[in-house]
Amino acid sequence: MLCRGGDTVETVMVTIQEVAQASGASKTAVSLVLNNKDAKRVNPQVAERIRRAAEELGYRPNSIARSLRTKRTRTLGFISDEIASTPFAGKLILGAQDAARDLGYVLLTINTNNDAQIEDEGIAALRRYGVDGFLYAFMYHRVVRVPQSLLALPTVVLDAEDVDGVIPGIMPDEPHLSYAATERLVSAGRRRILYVGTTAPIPAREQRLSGYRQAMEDSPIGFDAELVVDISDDVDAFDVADEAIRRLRPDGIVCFNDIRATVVYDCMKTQGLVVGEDTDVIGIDNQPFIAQMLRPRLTSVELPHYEMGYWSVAKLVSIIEDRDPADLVLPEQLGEMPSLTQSHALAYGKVIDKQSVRM
Amino acid sequence: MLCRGGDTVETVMVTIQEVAQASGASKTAVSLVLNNKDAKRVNPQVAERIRRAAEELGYRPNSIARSLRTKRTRTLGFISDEIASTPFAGKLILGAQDAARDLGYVLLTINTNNDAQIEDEGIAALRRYGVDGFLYAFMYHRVVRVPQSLLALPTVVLDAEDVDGVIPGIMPDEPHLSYAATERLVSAGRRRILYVGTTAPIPAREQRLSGYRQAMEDSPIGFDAELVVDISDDVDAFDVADEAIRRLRPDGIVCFNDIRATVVYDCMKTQGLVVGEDTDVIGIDNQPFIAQMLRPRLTSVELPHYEMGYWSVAKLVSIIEDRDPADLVLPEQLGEMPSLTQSHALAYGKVIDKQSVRM
DNA sequence: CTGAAAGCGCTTACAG
DNA sequence: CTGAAAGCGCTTACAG
Repeated sequence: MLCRGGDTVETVMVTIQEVAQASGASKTAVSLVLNNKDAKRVNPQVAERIRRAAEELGYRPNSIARSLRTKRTRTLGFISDEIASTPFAGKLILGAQDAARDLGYVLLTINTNNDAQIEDEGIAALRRYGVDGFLYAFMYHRVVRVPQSLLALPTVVLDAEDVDGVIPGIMPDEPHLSYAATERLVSAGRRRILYVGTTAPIPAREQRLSGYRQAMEDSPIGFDAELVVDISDDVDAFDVADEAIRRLRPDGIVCFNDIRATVVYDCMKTQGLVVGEDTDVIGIDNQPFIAQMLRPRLTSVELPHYEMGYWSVAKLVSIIEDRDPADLVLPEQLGEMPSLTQSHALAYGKVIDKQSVRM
Repeated sequence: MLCRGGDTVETVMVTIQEVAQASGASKTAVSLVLNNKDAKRVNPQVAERIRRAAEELGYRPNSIARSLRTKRTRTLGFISDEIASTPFAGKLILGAQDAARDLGYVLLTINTNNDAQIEDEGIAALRRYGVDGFLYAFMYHRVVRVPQSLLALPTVVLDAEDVDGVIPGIMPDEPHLSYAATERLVSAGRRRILYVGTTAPIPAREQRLSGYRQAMEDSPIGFDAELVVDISDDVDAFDVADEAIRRLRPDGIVCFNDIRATVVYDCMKTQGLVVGEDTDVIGIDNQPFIAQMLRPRLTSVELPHYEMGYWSVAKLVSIIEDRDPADLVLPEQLGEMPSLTQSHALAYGKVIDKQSVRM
């Protein structure tokens, strides 16, 4: 009766009813045993018979039936604004997926493409499917308004912050990123450290500038507002950066992100300056292609995107199951986890040394 | 009774039973009407009452209950090997998600990270959740063995091909990509066209070479095996490419992919050659960062990743619902769709002109 | 045209 | 310790 080897394709699912018959027990007993709730409730010998029968028949619980009864699906809705335009998105999702798997959940993913109607319909669909909670994820740190329709269920905001500050979320510690970058240049002995910021109206704009400022103030050098220049994402911003570098003659440059570092590299080449010799340059993001392809390779501050994805699911599950996040066993390699018991967790960045900053 | 505005949070789901009571009809009638199966079965006036009651109560069908009964979940398992390492992955997923939404499905996504055990457990989990079919997706064209455990359900392979050639799939038309690239150089007037290939043991290796060969043979120039050189992904492959360019003095270079184009750019710069003047260079992939950041910008052949994701879901749904793929209404902008009625659909690439090939 | 009833595969009071 | 029974919210023969 028992097929050896696992190669057989079980087209049809074995039910609890069949296990009950095969083991001569009741469905109740089978359910109890297979859910490990049989202590003091089912005769150990019967339990053993049930376990063997389940094993032999290849019984797998039907999640649908269980969910209909328990009102819990062990399913999480992952709503993201876009996933194709940055390399970070993939890591965020990957971390979330891994956490879901480790915690016994599965992710239902939808992409809104920043379209409110698609978002509304997507959320409605996910609710019909009975998700236990929502991840509301963004591809870069933004201030967002969480849709009303999410509020009926536990929700965690990922790589964004709720405009009202009430929905828990995980986001980068922006000042920490630029502080780390600046400190790296200070400890490399640089004195005239230029900050190349952004004109984009996003939280990172002010927060990264403040991290730079704090690091300078904490150093013997002090902060000098002269050494701050904002440029846009537009490549034509070359001129602004070019002029600033000619005029200010920095020996170190902290870039708002890696994209800006590419502009800075261009400027320096044009001016006959050598990155890592005449002037050190450091970025933020450690984007694989950029940091790898620039010569010399760009030293940059890396954000823990995978970890943020992982933590966000851990946080959400702790809310859903009303458990202390500390009790969820998380992989140790996840490193310095922000305290998930707090509503808002901040993720630190780490300097990845390449060759654009002297050791 | 009726709340105006959609701002209210319905914490609890309205059931068919409540709609039946509110409208004074039976659950049967409600179900029939709400599923548009009431023609000739329910009095139109009753149907109207039911519809109004459902509307007012904000009734949303419970997918779980429906699935338990119908054995269909309108859920698709999306199994991918990795999603964080290439920019294409996101587009594949995005296309799949959009198609799922358009066709009334939702995606359960898992990532195997190329780990067989994770894959097995993931598949088992998805089956317990009752997915109607599987997408087995890869981040670059590979020959794969489809796990036995998938075979019980409709399955479509995405950006890969089944080693036995029996599971339907969607993959790039590799020869077409390199043919298009080569033809672009030929029509730009180049005569000594070098092919910089790869040493990696992947299907694209031979197939792209054959596309180049065919294009050369179809041209007045003819194919010359001398003009083919393979280099690895390793950046140290610089030397191989450098030597070949010095020796062969090509006036055009077809690169296996954009990564190799970056090496070619480096070689040319070292040799004092100007891309787009001394020698035209064309890549394959049109990777956002590479094609944008190289100077001059890299002309490259772009693969329709978003479309492949979309088509794969359309194909899968057509199998699940036993419908002619042609009946699934697909967005027109999806362009030249490969025939989804065939088992294996091949996706073409398109030359995206930048500045590295003369017009 | 209509609706009571069965049943999908589970879990869980409840009565023994 | 045990198991019959109810019920989760649907769909769908079936009998009227």
